[in-house]
Amino acid sequence: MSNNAGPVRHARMRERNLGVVLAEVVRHQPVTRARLADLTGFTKTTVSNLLAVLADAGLVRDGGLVHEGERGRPGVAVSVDGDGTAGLGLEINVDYLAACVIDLGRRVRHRHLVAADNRGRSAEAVIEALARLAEQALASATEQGLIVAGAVVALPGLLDRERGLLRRAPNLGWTDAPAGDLLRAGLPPLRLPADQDNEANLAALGELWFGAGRQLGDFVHVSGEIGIGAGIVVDGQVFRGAHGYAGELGHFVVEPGGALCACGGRGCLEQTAGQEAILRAAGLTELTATSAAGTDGSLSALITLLEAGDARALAAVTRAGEALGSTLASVVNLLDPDTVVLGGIFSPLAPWARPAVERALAEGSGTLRGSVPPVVVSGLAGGAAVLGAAGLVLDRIVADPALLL
Amino acid sequence: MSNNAGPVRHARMRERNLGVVLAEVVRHQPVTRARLADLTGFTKTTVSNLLAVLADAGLVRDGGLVHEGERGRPGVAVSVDGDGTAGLGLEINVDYLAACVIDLGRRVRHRHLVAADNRGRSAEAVIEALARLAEQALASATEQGLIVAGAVVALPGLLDRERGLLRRAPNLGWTDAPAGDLLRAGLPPLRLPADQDNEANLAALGELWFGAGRQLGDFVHVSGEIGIGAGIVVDGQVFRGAHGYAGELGHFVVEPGGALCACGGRGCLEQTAGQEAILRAAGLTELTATSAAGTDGSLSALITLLEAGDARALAAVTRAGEALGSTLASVVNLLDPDTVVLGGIFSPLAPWARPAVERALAEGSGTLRGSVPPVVVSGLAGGAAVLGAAGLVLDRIVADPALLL
DNA sequence: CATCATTCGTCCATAATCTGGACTAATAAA
DNA sequence: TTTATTAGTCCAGATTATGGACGAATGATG
Repeated sequence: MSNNAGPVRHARMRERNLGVVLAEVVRHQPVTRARLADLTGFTKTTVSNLLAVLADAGLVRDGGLVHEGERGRPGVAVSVDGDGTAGLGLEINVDYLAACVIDLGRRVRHRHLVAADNRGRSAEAVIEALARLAEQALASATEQGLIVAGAVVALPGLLDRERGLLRRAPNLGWTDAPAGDLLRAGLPPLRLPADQDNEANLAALGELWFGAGRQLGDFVHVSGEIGIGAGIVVDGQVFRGAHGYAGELGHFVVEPGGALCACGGRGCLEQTAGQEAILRAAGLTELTATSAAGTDGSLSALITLLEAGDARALAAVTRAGEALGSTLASVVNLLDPDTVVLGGIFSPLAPWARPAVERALAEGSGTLRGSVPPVVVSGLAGGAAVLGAAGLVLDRIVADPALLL
Repeated sequence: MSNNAGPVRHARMRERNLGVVLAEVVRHQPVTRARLADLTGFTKTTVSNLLAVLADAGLVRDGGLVHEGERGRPGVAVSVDGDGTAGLGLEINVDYLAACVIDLGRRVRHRHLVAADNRGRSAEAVIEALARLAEQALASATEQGLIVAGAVVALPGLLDRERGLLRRAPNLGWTDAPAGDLLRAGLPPLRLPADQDNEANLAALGELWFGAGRQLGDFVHVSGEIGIGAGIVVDGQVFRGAHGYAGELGHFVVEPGGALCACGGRGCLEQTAGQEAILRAAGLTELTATSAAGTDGSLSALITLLEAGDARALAAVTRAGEALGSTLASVVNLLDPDTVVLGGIFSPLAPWARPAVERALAEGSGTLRGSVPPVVVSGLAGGAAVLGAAGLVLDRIVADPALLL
């Protein structure tokens, strides 16, 4: 029957407990040993011992004094050491590359995004360019006295995480690209092995840790850039499915027999609600992504049109919102999330798209359950995935500090 | 950040390890201490100590001798004690009530199903009838020398597991029925608290432990009786969603503006692929369920028609299969299961429905991922949920034997 | 200003649990 | 009969959390 816990020896017990204490320090930032004992259920002695190990590893440090009660001896403030360990987040997307460094205290220490049309280029060339971005990020980190413990790359496609393979990325035109190996070769070795994950999954985690998801535990995050994916977060963890392909919203069939998609199917959601489809429907011939750094130029052109009240643009966005909303209705019926978060391009487009999304969502779901989950707009927009990637490195450390000795 | 593991004290360490050893005994049935040491990674000493505790609790026992290698002293065969602890499974469905008792060795010791149209009846009355069924089951168990440790009830609707409330069961016509309290009152107190779960979730678990799912770890199980639900199993665990409503397939909209559903919506899958809808489309006026014990009489009438090659019946089943298949395509895109299992009424109907299901499934999914998950037919058909309910009791014990001292 | 109650953190003896090597038992092969 | 091999137990040792005692630091009280 089901049993996911392996044998627990003394060493493993301690490793877990280190994680428990560190997680509590992260959650309650300047906190005394006595309060940590309350929070965790350990004795003060045990808390002190565990903290000593964490301090040796450079993960926490004592700050000033804190007075919690009215009388009594003040406690020593224990905080996360934000000047020691950091995580490196990287992202390859269809029209840009990105890198960021975040320290254990969750401050963004470095962030860099370069527009680049990666559609035609080979995986080797793109990863080479990403490696240069990573080098800059690492240099910036060491300059600030940080030690980068690990890296995670966000990729827009289906990937085989075990073998480090990007199996299919229809929007990049890549098939079976050995992204993992290439990246490992391009990067200096870090303490933790470089890992990769789906862009949509990491965007959802970015939202969870740095955006609207902070208060949420269970939600679905729609991350639409060129493609459309969903990151499903349940109880603070990403739901990946059997092969890691869960949440592939972009290729839901919303219009049987509709436009041909890069994936080979017809009438996929991306062909109605993807960035290019929206721009085309709005009458904006697509410009090359390099025309603007950071955000895509044509997207801001679309927003200008929308702000001016252009009917054709509004119709395109409304139609996209409806298609997305009815797809999300299926998601809600199946996964029962607490909240739906609109990210990616849907975040800036929300003022115009959201009503349509909510309408279609309410129509297709909620009849049985009684309530429709609220639709929230991400404040991070396109930047969520890199942040999530860097955050994932830190999350792993917090969950199991023993990874760093 | 995410950390689901609480503090680990010595006692908790031992409890987990008891579960690890017991799970390995269950998996490899007659097994020696030495091999258990290999399997778990513990020393032989530790295995012996843990087994002593499990034996005291009546969960395992020593059998004869086993010779594993070519030479050397033979080992003592340790097996699960199938004559001690058992689990009670109960089920309330629209047209029947069921109960079963399964021992730790996974043998079904008692099984009883009574046809009963529960549609008009009050929750109190139905639960009263179920309690009588449970009493018979308990009597049968004690007669066989078994101690029933706990019970789980399968219910066809959305439920609030924490408050023990059946929130909505459109096919029964119940709203906010305090099923949990009623049941606890009707049953003698057991060692573990009586619990309840969705019929679809438990059917999936039944399939996992007693049916086609044995070899599978990740699958989606469609359990269609009157309503249509899906149980999502990931890594041997049911995926429930934020509020426990995940997998509600029956109210996917497959025909916008279609027939009115009991849930209040229009064009729900149940209105096309539900048992009553199929029978109606096949020209069979629905008979009362009490006309046959065990299986629904009209369903076997439908099968007779199908076997005779009746065109109208075939068209009805094909249409249902197509609707189900296109809904399953969404499921596959979102959840990425390894396999799709057809259970409930779709199990006997599979010879006629399966091609349509597979066609629609292949059409809507698989374009991106390259492969469509295989569609497997359950051998348990309607009985899966009760089995899963009883199995869940046993699964909890195996995962944490400390529950029984 | 001295005293007291209170709270914080550490020290130390104790208890629980797993490990690892030594030892006995039982079997097949030589 | 002897030897090699494997199974299971025993016992000392190591690791880790516990719990009470104790000193330290602070506000309240008189």
